Amino acid sequence: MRPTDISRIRRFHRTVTRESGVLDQSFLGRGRPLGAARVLNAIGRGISEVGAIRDYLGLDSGQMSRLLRGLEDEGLLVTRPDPADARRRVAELTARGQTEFDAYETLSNTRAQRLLCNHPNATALLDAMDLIASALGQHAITFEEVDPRDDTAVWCLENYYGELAQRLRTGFEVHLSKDPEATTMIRPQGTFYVALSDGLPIGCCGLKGHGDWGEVKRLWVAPSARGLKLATRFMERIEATARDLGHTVLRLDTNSQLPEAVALYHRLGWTEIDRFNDDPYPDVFFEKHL
Amino acid sequence: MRPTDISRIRRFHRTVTRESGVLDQSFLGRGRPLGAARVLNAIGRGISEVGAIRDYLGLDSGQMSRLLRGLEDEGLLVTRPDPADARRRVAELTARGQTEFDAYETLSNTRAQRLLCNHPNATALLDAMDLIASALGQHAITFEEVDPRDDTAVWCLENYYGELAQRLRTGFEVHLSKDPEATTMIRPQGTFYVALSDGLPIGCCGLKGHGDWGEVKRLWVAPSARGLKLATRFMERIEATARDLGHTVLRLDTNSQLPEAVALYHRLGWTEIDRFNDDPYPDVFFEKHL
DNA sequence: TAATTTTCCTGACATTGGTCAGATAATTTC
DNA sequence: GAAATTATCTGACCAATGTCAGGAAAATTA
Repeated sequence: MRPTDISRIRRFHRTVTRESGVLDQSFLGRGRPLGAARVLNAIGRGISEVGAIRDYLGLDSGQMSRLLRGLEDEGLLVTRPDPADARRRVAELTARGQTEFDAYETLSNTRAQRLLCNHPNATALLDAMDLIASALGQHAITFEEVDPRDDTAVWCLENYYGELAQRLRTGFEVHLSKDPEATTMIRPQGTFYVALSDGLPIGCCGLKGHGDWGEVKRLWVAPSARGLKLATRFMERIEATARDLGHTVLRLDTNSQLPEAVALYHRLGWTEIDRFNDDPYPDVFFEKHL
Repeated sequence: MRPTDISRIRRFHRTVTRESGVLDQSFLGRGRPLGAARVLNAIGRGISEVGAIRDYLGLDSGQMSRLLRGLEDEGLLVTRPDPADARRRVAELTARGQTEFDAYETLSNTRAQRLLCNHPNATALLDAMDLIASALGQHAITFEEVDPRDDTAVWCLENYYGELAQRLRTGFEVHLSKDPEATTMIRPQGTFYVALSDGLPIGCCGLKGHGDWGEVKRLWVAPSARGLKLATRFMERIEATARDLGHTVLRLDTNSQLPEAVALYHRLGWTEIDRFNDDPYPDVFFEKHL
């Protein structure tokens, strides 16, 4: 049979289903049904409100309760009412629960490590995984407002700078550019957003406050997440936040060697204006009235 | 959090697990438990011996029997003893069973189609899927001896020719090359193998009979499956078959612009010899005594 | 030919998972 | 402050799955 596009997707799906079935089976080795193991993992990953866990795992409320009682009886977690709203309950791992969670983590990590070691081209494999995870998880992308000095933000910015260095004929060195003071991208002056797909950062965008006007900075989307209209969603957020902060004018600079960026700003209703700074890298300037 | 290699793999795994859970759920829409649906699919995909289905799905023999009887009661399949060994039973879909199977197929295909349509770069997505499926399914690669005029074989050969055309400075046109008569790559003169990963062809290799000696032709491995030692496994098979067919000498030609091929033959104990044909493309020649 | 092995089937049973109808307590709305 | 709403828990129940011991029939082996 000649492989068609559809058959390639379905083969991928079969392979991956089989593989993740095996991984799930391996969890059973710790003498706990899958449901309980999944709850433990959710809590260990930082989801503590009972309702949030239920949503995350798609469980019925009855079943959720039963699983929690089971884990509580095992001494792996404690639940108590949420101080903010005593109808809710929050779950927390005990020391024993943390140990147990770590054991599951180790299991998963070892498997992942083995896959990585057995493959001749780890970079290509990881890139392929990012691409697919972004495509499949495009409904589960979340935006978070963070401090631009935050680890996640810094990681995005490093990738952004790295890409500019590759794509600009002149190269790119941060210290030659007008690097905005991080504090000008924090409320109340400005803001900084990162996009996360299941926890993995896949893009960022900043808003720098200049007093009476705002400047859009550092818009970047990871290669694996391009084409998902992420840049447009960033810009919508930035504009909304700018309005909140009382700005009526937004400006930004970019470079004609990044044609997709220039096209984006045109498409979103920005108008080209004259140079408004002396940064050596940009050569196209935009403005938008809110 | 900065993404590490491991965290990228695990994010991929989570995303894909969630997604395939959703797909499984969609099967439930046809009013049949997942186990029964999976058995129906296995039979529809051509696995007919009861034991083989059990292995494929990893089921207990008791459970297998019960699922088969359930489907039989529904009138979707019939089982009868295998004529070759009446202890075994083989299952076959009835017309109604086939219709039901087709309905599941349509469900899966529609989902795959939708994923494809929603993605801006289908080629990259499919390549990424092939790469990952080959990496995860590397234990499930099977080799099949086929007629070189077979659809699967022809598809591999087209890819092989396409790659030569790209990689050789001179380009590559099949009709200028000494294209072996297909019939010389069929037993008893020779043979032709394809490698399948879950049904998808990912490589091929032929053995052409010249009477008293054999020639290895058309060794190709799909880009997504490279690094998995597939070429070595092909060569082992070809050598074993050549011995079976009574050859004591094997020859092959290749091109110095394909350094990984030249390195492979050296590594496998072949010795360079003088040109033994007047094909315009090759410039390196090898021989091996069995 | 008798004993052993293989393959599948049957019945019994426990566990897990999924669903639903109240019960309880805290919070919000009127 | 009463009524409605929200979040969780409990108990009852059923379907699906997983597991095991043993049985019947066919094939293989001694």
